[in-house]
Amino acid sequence: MPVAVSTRDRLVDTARTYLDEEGIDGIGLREIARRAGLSHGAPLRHFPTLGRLLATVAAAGFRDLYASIEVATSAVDPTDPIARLDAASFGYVRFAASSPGVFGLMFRSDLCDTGDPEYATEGGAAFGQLVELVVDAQAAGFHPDLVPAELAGVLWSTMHGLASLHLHGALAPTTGQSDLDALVRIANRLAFGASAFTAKEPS
Amino acid sequence: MPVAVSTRDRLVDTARTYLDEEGIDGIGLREIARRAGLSHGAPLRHFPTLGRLLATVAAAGFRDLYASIEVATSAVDPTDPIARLDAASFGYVRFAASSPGVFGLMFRSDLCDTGDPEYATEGGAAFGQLVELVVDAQAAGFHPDLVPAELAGVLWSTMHGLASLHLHGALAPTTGQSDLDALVRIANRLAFGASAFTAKEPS
DNA sequence: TTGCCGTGTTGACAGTGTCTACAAAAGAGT
DNA sequence: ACTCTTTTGTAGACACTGTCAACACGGCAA
Repeated sequence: MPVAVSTRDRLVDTARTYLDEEGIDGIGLREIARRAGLSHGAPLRHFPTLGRLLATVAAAGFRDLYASIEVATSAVDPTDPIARLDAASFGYVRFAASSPGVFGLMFRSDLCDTGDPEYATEGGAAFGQLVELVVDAQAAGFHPDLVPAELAGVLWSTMHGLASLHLHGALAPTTGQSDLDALVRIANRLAFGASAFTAKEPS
Repeated sequence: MPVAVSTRDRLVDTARTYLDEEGIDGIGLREIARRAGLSHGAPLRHFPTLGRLLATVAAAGFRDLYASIEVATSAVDPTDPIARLDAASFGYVRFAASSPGVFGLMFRSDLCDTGDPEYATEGGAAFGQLVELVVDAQAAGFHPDLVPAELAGVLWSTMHGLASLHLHGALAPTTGQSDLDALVRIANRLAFGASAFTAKEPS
């Protein structure tokens, strides 16, 4: 939780905490201004539109997602690229579970102005991080014939789908307590093979 | 496209065509009423709230999704459960691609009243259809040790993630023309590859 | 006929995002 | 120190939204 120095940063931070406390439903320009102790029109002095404000929040979310994956992968053997991909999966869903509001916002193109350059940059950086992990795994013999970006897109989609459906509540009937980590283990077993390694996520 | 007989059905049908023509952004009670040639308050005579109207639309979407998977699976060898699962994947993303607006609505709990019994029923039916396919595959040696609903949840998540990110535009950089079918093929290769079987698949 | 009830319309209310006009404060240049 | 300009914030308006209450009309049963 960064200390907000400028009013602009404080608005972004106010939106972030609102999203993770109250969810995405009641988000709005006037609500953010209210929580920041400003008049209803003040945010438009720092962002041309609500969509740009939320795109800035989403861009910060992509940075957090990047960091979550970085933390997860750096905790395993750096010479085992499959183990790093496995850890990255847990880093992905763990970010989604810990920041459900921001995660939900990041892929809502009706709320975020996806034309925002910062949004595109940070989103691309997070995806590029996954592509690098995939390239390393391919060098170790993991589906080396596939296009790295396509393989990364599939792996990303799996984690994204798990996180999205979990937050939507659609996966609740599958397991009693809706254990997301267990489903990630299954997904990784399908993707990386049962005997490639012993799936063990960092605590 | 079904012929609308009652005003209630016409409202649902109006919302459906709006979603697939204009997208999900401008959907609203008054807009639906306008397109149906009614006053702005008329829809509330047939649905207690907008969320219930959209939940009814989403329930119809789940029925279409079910039908799309049914069509896809019935076109392949009924004695090959893996081929049926493979076909079901294409049926899933094909529905999402052909009805992007309704598909996007179906998983938007801020728009749909997910407490609607019809919504829950139809959504559960679509998922149950996938579970049945998974059970058959497990009987043929495909990860027979896993809980069917969990395995189905993972497979569903993969297709859901692919369809969602594709519609969001996030997968565009992976392939030039954003070929969704190619990504599904990769996903199925990961999930249904030879290493996934305890019993050997006839080649 | 007399009611009643389902359906539709109209007008209101609170809420939203965005725009414009206005005010105050903070610097920059002389 | 005095202007001039830019930034930052406020207040009010506008068009829009979902929802509700009041009213009107048509069909139908008693």
